[in-house]
Amino acid sequence: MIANKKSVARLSRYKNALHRFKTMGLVRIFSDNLADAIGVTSSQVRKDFSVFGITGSKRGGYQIDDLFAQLNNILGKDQIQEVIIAGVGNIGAALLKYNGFEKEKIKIVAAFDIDAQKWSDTAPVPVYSLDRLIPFVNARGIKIGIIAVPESAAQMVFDRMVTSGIRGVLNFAPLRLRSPKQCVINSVNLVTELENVIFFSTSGQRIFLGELEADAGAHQVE
Amino acid sequence: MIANKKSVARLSRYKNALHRFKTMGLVRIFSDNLADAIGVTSSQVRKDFSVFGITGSKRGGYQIDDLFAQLNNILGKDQIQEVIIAGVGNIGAALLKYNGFEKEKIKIVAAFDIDAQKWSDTAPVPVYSLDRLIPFVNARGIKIGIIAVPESAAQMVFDRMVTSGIRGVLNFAPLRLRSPKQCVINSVNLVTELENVIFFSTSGQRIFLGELEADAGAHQVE
DNA sequence: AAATATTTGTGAAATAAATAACAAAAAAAC
DNA sequence: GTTTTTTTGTTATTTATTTCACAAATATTT
Ligand SMILES: NC(=O)c1ccc[n+]([C@@H]2O[C@H](COP(=O)([O-])OP(=O)(O)OC[C@H]3O[C@@H](n4cnc5c(N)ncnc54)[C@H](O)[C@@H]3O)[C@@H](O)[C@H]2O)c1
Ligand SMILES: NC(=O)c1ccc[n+]([C@@H]2O[C@H](COP(=O)([O-])OP(=O)(O)OC[C@H]3O[C@@H](n4cnc5c(N)ncnc54)[C@H](O)[C@@H]3O)[C@@H](O)[C@H]2O)c1
Repeated sequence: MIANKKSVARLSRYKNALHRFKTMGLVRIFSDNLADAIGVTSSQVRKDFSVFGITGSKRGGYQIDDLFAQLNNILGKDQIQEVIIAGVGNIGAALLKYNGFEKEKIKIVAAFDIDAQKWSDTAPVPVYSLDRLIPFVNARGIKIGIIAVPESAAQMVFDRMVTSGIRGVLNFAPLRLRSPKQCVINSVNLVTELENVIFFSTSGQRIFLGELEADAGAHQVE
Repeated sequence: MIANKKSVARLSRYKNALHRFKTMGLVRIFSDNLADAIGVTSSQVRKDFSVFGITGSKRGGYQIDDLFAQLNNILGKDQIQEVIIAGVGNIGAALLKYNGFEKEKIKIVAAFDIDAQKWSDTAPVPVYSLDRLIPFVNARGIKIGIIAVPESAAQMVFDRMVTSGIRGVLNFAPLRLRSPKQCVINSVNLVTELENVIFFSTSGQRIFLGELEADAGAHQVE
């Protein structure tokens, strides 16, 4: 199986579309429908499914319940994924307050900050001292972390996360993290994302629908 | 010139690396240095430059000041880019408070919300009623907008933006926006970004350095 | 000033990703 | 129960992106 970032993102979008189809009362679905719903070709849908070992029935399409279950299984949604955040500033606090993770079986179980003013045992998601990150993650066996600290602190925080057993990081700090141990890093640079919009909308360069689309969600409509 | 999302993101990273080199006192730089700094091959650096018409001197590399100026020009940083935000909730407020846009010549000049409690003429960035979006954008000739409203309001807000003359949108709502007029859309779905981390760090699938790297900033170190 | 070493710029080759095409399967129609 | 129609699954093709490789240029050394 050779998955890539884009194909995983598409699986997630198929799942969301599927959910909508299901609530509309549909029981089965065709690759064409999914393709239309998320804006790719039906070949792409079938190819993606093929890569992840998902099969349907010829002429019969896919049973929505079955497909939904398979996608959830592939995307690790059979169990709740526990996540921690480092940095309860603008971005960290925004993520903590967001209630859209729950329905994706993602649960932010704790946050850590160096600023004592941010600490709280009683908040919906407790905020602890950064010193408690390693023992907490260790004890709970947490594997996923979010970095929302200033750039200057990001590498140090990352190192602690890796030490504590974290194996995947979503990073918002605008730098390239380095690690001696294996760890998946997904860095989202919001400034760059905005710069991309500025570039393509002001350069007058013709971009094609789908060129940005499949990538990280960008597309051009007309 | 055939630019794509990734190449533009790389230009931005070259520029940042260049800034660091400059502050270290360097005057000229080679494709190899830039490659090492941002984690790509030197071929990639030279190819990128070639695509955007940037040239250096054989054996002499690139003059940092000159290269910096060219990158700034390509990325539209000769003038300040004015941007508006719709939705001053978790994400919208985080962006408003962030001070990292300024040094990239991006200025958020106003925000718009449907909730009267959010309105403020006196805030560092004023927050107005959504009704004022179209006249404001029209009058100021603003071309870039950020959508940070709930999914249910996103399409309506987007339509208003396009009507008012906006030509590029950074969208955080998890849906596919549709438009009758041409507009560049870059949708960032933070849930999907986190799902990607979860997938690759728990699937045990071997991913290769660079596979996610160049895409939206994700990479794996070991 | 000539020789040497190094680095660019670019076309060719390789790799990766998306789309097209179609045989095979199986619903639906007759 | 046979035929027709439709849709999958997969292989082939196309398109896009990255890397390779090397001639040409030009710093640097001798
Ligand atoms: N806010 C945005 O819109 C935005 C946009 C682009 C990039 N970013 C990046 O995201 C990251 C977070 O941005 P922000 O605006 O939320 O920052 P912020 O300054 O609002 O918050 C940072 C938080 O991290 C805490 N912190 C500092 N050092 C720490 C440490 N060593 N350990 C734990 N916590 C520590 C601070 O106390 C603070 O609460 C930054 O790297 C920033 O560059 C943010
Ligand atoms: N906060 C996160 O961490 C997060 C994560 C993933 C995705 N998102 C997405 O980002 C978007 C914003 O999320 P949020 O958490 O900031 O939401 P939020 O509910 O905190 O804020 C939304 C804001 O938009 C305003 N609003 C509502 N309707 C409006 C309209 N028609 N015009 C103008 N303003 C309007 C509300 O008054 C509120 O201030 C949502 O689509 C959400 O799904 C957010």
